[in-house]
Amino acid sequence: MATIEDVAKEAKVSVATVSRVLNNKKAVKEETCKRVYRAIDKLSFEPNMSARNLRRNETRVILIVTPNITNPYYAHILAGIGDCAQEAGYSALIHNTSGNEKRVKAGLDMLKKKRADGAILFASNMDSMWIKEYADEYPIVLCSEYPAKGHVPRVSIDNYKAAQDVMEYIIGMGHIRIATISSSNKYISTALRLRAYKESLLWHNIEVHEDYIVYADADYSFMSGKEAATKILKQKNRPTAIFCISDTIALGAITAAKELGIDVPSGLSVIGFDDVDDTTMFHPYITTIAQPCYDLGRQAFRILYNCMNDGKADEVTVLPHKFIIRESSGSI
Amino acid sequence: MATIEDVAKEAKVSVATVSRVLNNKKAVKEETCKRVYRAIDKLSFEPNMSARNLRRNETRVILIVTPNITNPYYAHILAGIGDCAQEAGYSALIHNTSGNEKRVKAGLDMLKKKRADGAILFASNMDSMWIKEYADEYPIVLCSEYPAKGHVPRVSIDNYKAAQDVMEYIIGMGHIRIATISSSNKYISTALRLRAYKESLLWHNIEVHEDYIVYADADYSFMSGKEAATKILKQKNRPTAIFCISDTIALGAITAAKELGIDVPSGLSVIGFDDVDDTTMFHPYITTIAQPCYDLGRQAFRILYNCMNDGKADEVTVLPHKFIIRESSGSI
DNA sequence: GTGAAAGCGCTAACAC
DNA sequence: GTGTTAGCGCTTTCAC
Repeated sequence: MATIEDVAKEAKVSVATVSRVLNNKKAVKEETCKRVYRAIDKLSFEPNMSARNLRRNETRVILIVTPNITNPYYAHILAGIGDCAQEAGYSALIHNTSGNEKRVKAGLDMLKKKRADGAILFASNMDSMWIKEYADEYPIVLCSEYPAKGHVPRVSIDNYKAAQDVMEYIIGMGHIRIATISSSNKYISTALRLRAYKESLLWHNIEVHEDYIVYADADYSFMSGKEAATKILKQKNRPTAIFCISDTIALGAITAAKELGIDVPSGLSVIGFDDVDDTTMFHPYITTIAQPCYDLGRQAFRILYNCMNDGKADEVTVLPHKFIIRESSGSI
Repeated sequence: MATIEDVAKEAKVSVATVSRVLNNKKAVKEETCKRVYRAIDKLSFEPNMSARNLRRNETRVILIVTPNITNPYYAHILAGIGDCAQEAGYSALIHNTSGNEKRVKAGLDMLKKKRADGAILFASNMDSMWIKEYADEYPIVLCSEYPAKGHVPRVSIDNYKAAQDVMEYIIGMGHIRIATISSSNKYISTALRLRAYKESLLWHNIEVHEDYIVYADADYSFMSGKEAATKILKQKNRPTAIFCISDTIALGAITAAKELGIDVPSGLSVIGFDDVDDTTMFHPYITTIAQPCYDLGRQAFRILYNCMNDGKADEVTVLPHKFIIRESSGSI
């Protein structure tokens, strides 16, 4: 493995000059420059990143802390981060936590160890106030989820507004008996959507019926969605619409309805959220809120980049969602 | 940020001793050891990885080169690699290529730059012989796909045998008119499965009918599967079984059949491959070959680990697949 | 059992 | 425009 010194010797210049060429400093004569490049090619030299990082005190690596890459929602965001990072000359270190808070902290310790310059965190709980401490010391950006208090740079959609859009639509279609399938996790998105559900109902003078609020798995599984929907639909005074916290849950709800002999949408409207799972593979295509996942990822990186370089440390970006009406919903 | 020197001062020992403690070298008196630990805690010191890496000439980072994290098949393998790597004290750098060969090479240059100690490659084409050159110089493991010639350490299932299992089953169920939806990519898995399709037919004295071989997208999209199946099913002498190269394609084929009024499985048997996509969300549940994705990932890391440490450089691991008969197939 | 010191490969301040 | 040199923070001989 050739070093900068080998290149210097080969090109008959000093290491400083090679370094200058490597870093595109202008103060090098064209002629010298060429000689250096020739030497670099000949030895097929590549700068040693550990040495450069040590000297520069940076790594050009960002850390992504995620509970589960297997989740397509995260995967799409990751794609956005990855592309954007690559364009900016950064690499992405993936740290899987399986939702374990200790492993989240272990991941963030990589910042201390200088394994990465900054981090993007997925899936933080509403009550994870300790994140603030890390964020005060290192560049950290929260993606989609964030603690209820304490300003940490972040990017997400407006979950309240999105859920409100859904509710306005459902109510506007004449539905009165409206249920929701929420989740037993501790995400702020969950809390916000549920709050919008309740407040929209109240706003329209529709009573909030506790039997109409059911909780699925923390990870939005198809089966738990199906079970939750079954529970809802077996009530004597069953609802005519269900607002689901995710598409997979909505898929489960539609399946449950089918098994109970209820037609969607004529007998039941089902609305999903995210638009990442197979919303348009099978009929009825699902009415849902589309999140700009890829862009969420790009913005997350952009904000992190600013934190790492300018030191701006309190940016909050809210990206627009899109309400897509398809086949699984209709008027009563 | 505290350095090893700060710790040394605080503990009133030399940096060498701190280093010894850090690396669990036994030659340190218990008493001294404790003092050092106390100093480390007090200063909340974490060793600087760039410095350590430079000195040790290693990074404890592995590189994962993938065309697309969004693909659940890769995502599951990635989960296996990630978990296994974390257990062994390694971090995973993800490098997305979007299938672009230049970006694959750019990724592998990170090995030269000492950004990572070794790499796991996904989705290499059958004809990418250049991989061998890299593999001769750096620890590289191929996952699932590999060049047709040249020994590079790798892990995969036996695609030929798996496809053969499927064909034996289909033929055993009495089917004669059997079609296949292959793909227009250059993967060895594709070639092997297609070869097994043809040779199984031949073996049973069934003529290979070119109209029964149709090619879907390189990335196995649902739509291209549906289109391919439609083309197959509109033939006058249409087949009674279709062997699909992926589950998503199989899902497309089932949808196509439904639209043409053909019942699955009574009018048409459909078999998939991979068992990662939604094979059991909707009826008919799909008969398919299950790949041990997570384990593929774990093994890939294990092999890479050996390459990086022992230098064993030609391990080929073949993991068992599982043929799962569900609802989308039956006797004629 | 512990310390002094060399050096991993690079960048950047300073000299010329 | 180019060279000399001092470190970045760590590990690892080699002394003692």
